[in-house]
Amino acid sequence: MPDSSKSTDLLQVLQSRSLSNAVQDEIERRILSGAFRSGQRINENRLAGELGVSRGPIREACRGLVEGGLLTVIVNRGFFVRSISLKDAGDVYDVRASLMRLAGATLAGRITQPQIEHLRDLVEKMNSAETSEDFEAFYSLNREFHDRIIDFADNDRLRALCEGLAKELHLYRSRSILQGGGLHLSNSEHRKILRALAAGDREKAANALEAHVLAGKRRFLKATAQIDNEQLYSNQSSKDEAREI
Amino acid sequence: MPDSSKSTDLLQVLQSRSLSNAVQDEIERRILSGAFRSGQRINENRLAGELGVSRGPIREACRGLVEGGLLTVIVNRGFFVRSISLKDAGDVYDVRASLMRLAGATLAGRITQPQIEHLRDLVEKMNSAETSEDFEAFYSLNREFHDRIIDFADNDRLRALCEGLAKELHLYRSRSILQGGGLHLSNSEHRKILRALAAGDREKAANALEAHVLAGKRRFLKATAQIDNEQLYSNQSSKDEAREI
DNA sequence: TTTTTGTCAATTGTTGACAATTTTTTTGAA
DNA sequence: TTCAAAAAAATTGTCAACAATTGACAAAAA
Repeated sequence: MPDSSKSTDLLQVLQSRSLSNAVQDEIERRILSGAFRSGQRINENRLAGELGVSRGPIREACRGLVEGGLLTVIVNRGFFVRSISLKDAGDVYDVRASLMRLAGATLAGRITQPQIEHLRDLVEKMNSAETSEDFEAFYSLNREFHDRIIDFADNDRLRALCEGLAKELHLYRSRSILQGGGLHLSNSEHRKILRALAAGDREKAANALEAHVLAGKRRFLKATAQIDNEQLYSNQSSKDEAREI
Repeated sequence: MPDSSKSTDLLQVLQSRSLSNAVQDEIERRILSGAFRSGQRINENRLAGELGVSRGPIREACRGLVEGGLLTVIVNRGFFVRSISLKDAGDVYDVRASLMRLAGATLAGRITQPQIEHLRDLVEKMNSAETSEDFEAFYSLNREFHDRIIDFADNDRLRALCEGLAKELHLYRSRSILQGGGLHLSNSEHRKILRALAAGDREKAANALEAHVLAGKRRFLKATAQIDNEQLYSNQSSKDEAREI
């Protein structure tokens, strides 16, 4: 092995990822970060210029994202960042709740002691974050808590679908929904989930996880309604939402 | 461009759908019909020649199918029909069961009288098909029964995911699993589902639908084990499974 | 014989060009 | 001025060609 570890890493990355993949990640990143807004058209030429590639990989990446639910395509008009309605967002929450229920039921029947410890550790850290009102940390830990539960359930399809749904939810405007409001409630739910999982109680774990996501749905809907109200009062019309920057 | 019946066919479709879409459907059709076998590589040049298009649309279609779960891609090696393990198939069944549970719970709370009549009609037709041992008709009706329940539940994300999962299941070799075996059982389950839905009992409908899919999973696993046994005895190795025709 | 190296055909990855379509701008008449 | 038709520009859809990579096979070396 003549090369340094760094360069072999790079080589491996370059070999395992095609240009299309890199472009797909970049578009995804821009959508999730808000750089590409909901309803906005992807200008293939411009993006190709910015990224220094031709339109082929761009279009391939977009096809992938269409199937992944982040873009839609209209023939002869192009690719657009998918804009989802409030109902769509609610539907996604329902599906996610259903899948987390499955994760809970599955994991309760096969969880190991180290996994329990791992989850317990996360819950305790969330406790600290809650006390010190560190929302950023709480958000990150919360996400990891759910990801670990899905990972431990060991169902690749479940994992892939949950990942996609999480990204789709970002399509709905109003990021940073988890503003302290339901923090305490949320963590008490986590403890309940952990208890049921540790006890190996499938039914309780399933119900607790499903209820947890549905509670998140209610919090989301409430926060959204509030934002919509504020927008209503500030009289900021959003009729240009479906246009390109 | 030389005119043939094939190219006019394509042209007609071209108004509303792009070439990529048509190609994607064609590849999907070939996979589901068994013309493209599990593990087989998609030869871009050959397929482009057969369909009378260039490689661009072929590759775009393949990117979509990768995200849809029907293909996988290896850089510099090409697109391959995804081959899934028995565990993967089981995982898909579990997810599907979970989603049908959601469909049941949702629909029980909002089902209308005409929808009940529609489902009842399907169940009765399945009864007839069962009596006359018309497996073909039963299979088709069974599929419609499930599709209608998903439609009536009115959750687009749920519908899209279920559709994708159904296609993925076809990736597992051994089509025509529903060989009469569990026919009677299956239909009695349908009646139970219908009763719960008509009564508006969310919990019962959810459980009945989840149990129904899981029973299907057991039937599938049993049939698969049987087929595997037969293959074992007939000593037909499948080492060329991952190769092109 | 076994392993390594070099060559070559086949195939994928990417690009730039052109045709078809849509969007924008301009023009001209009421 | 206002509106609709025509012209121009911008953009997408598709293709064909080129570059890069792979896998197979033969030749050379160990």
